[in-house]
Amino acid sequence: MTSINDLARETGVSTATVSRALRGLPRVSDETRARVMDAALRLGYVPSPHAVGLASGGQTRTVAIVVLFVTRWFFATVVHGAEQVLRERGYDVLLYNIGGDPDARRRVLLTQLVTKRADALIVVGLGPTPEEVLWLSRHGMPVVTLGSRVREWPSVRVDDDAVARTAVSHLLELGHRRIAYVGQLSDEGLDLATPRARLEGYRASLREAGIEPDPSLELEGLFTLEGGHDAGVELMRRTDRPTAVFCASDEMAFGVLYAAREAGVRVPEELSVVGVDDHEMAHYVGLTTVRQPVLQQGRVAARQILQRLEGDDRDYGHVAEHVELPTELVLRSSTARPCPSD
Amino acid sequence: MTSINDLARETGVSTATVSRALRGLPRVSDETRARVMDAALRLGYVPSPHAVGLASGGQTRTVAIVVLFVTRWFFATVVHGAEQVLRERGYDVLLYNIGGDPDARRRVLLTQLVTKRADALIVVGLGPTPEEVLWLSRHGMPVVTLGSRVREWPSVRVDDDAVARTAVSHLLELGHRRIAYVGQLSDEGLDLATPRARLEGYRASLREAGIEPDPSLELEGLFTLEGGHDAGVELMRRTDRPTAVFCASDEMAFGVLYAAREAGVRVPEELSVVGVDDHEMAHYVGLTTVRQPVLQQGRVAARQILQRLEGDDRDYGHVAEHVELPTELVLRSSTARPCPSD
DNA sequence: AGCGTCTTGTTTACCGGTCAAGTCCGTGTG
DNA sequence: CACACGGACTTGACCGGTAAACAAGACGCT
Repeated sequence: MTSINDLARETGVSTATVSRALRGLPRVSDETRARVMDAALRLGYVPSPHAVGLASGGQTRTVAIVVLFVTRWFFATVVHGAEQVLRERGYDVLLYNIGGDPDARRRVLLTQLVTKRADALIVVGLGPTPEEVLWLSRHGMPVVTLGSRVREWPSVRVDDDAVARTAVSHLLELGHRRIAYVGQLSDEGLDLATPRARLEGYRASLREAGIEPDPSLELEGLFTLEGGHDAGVELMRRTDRPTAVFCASDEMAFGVLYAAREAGVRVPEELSVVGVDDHEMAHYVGLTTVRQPVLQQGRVAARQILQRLEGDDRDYGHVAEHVELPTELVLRSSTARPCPSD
Repeated sequence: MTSINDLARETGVSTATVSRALRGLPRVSDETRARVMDAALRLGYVPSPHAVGLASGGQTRTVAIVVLFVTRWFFATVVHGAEQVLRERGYDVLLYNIGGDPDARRRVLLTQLVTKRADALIVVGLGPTPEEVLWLSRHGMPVVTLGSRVREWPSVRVDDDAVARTAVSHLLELGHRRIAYVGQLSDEGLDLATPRARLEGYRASLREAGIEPDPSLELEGLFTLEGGHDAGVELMRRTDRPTAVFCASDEMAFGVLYAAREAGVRVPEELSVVGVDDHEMAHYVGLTTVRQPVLQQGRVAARQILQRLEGDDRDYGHVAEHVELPTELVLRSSTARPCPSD
């Protein structure tokens, strides 16, 4: 591989001059610069990012993004949004998919992996533990959380409590009283902020309407189509089937819808279903849902990071420490008044 | 940030000793090693990857993955599979989502971006141009292509021609004669190997059955739900509606199914639909499809790369240069004999 | 006692750039 | 004509590690 020394030899100037010539710095004659540029092109010279990083303050121009499951639509979309903004500004994206494995989480967040390989970190969907906060802060790693919030770091999210309330209120207003919740209840060592907040919002909302939450109506389910389907099957089997279900994500809601169809339960006549996200497919299956701006959350998180890294307000204006983006109930055909016979 | 020098001073040994102590190399007494380890932990020492890379042969322990759209299920799943295998072996993943933008493609593949920031590259879904092959080879970058194939590099893929033939043969055997194709026809500067191969397979398959492909039955559609839906709407409007549709991906097929439902066209009675992928949702919507092992393709690509990088057959055995994974027709309820009335 | 051999370290030379501090040389100036 | 001046380069010191060559004390052996 051709190095800056090869270029220096080739053009007959010193490496320092080559360096300045290529980076467009002053103190280089036009003629020399042209010669250097030409040689660089001819020899296919590419500066070693390692050397550059070492020599100039250890920057990597790389941002790490830690997600739970890239294959979930929400995470993939967030990554897409963040990557767009970051690449535009010359940053690369390191992706860590910890896939619900607490060990992987530890390795990524607490071992050297992340530290120093990236200039900053975007954590998506995990509530960082105090240990993680301490460790990363101590190493001076700028972090933005997406979907959860800790005091120490900027965050981007939607108000998950409000999301749940919006969904449940809608069902209550339609006249439903027996409303189930499908979502992740236990974490198994991961700190998933989102499902917990939505569960709490669901409970609080019911209580405020004078209904005591029924634990048997809170169903465990992974944040996937299959998770939703399994919960749905379980639900359809019940003799005291609820008249409505609030699902913590659209993908789970799809699962419940399929389970209902398989069981011959008509939606929305016999069962109302509400999801969260406004997944691209929600429109087509007619799912009523609480829309959250997913792509935009990724973009905003990237901007927060960039601002922190470059301290540069020119393009983006001031970005608040904790950004809370608006959500919106999207009415479609999966919800209706409960059937009087119920 | 604490450097190896701080550790050396702190423990009273030389930096070389510290280096060897931490990496578990011999020539260090147990006692010294313990002291160094302890100090490293206390001071929160993390070696600078830049320095490590520079000093030891420019390795980054990073593999870049270039995809078209992370948000498409296929790509996200491939990334997931590759990331798993790579992280297991201590490699990080740099993700480039070029999103169908030829400029982005040029920047990523032909500019310094990729060169040197990663030890190797996995290109997903793009047919590399001769220029790209030349450039990357010249820089000694090991590359594996996934979903396309060039002579110069190893590849992992399914036989897209056979995929199309399987799907179309199935429809032909059921008795269909007017079979439409929905997929991407034009590339707009990108070289998308997959859709082209599937289109060719579709045409060839028809010809072999003595049917001349009807260009008006080849519909342009992006590889998304919406793309499929748009094509489906167009198709449903036709007076001479075909009796069957072969979609180049499941997501497009879902779109066609929704369009059919909206138009009141019954599936499979009035319209048979076949997709490709076996998307997680295909099972639930009863889509007949040609299954391809998506996660596995990602995993295999990662292994090919690892073998190339480490020349290490121990764990994985010999991996052929060009791997072609098997596909399989999955029969569900979206296909049937054409209605006699048609 | 003399000598080779381990063990455990230390020295020193890079890796491929960047940056501050010089050097050299042609000019305009007092 | 001596002299400061500024543009175009060169020098040499890092950045934070790694790797090979070299040193020094302990130990066993003849």
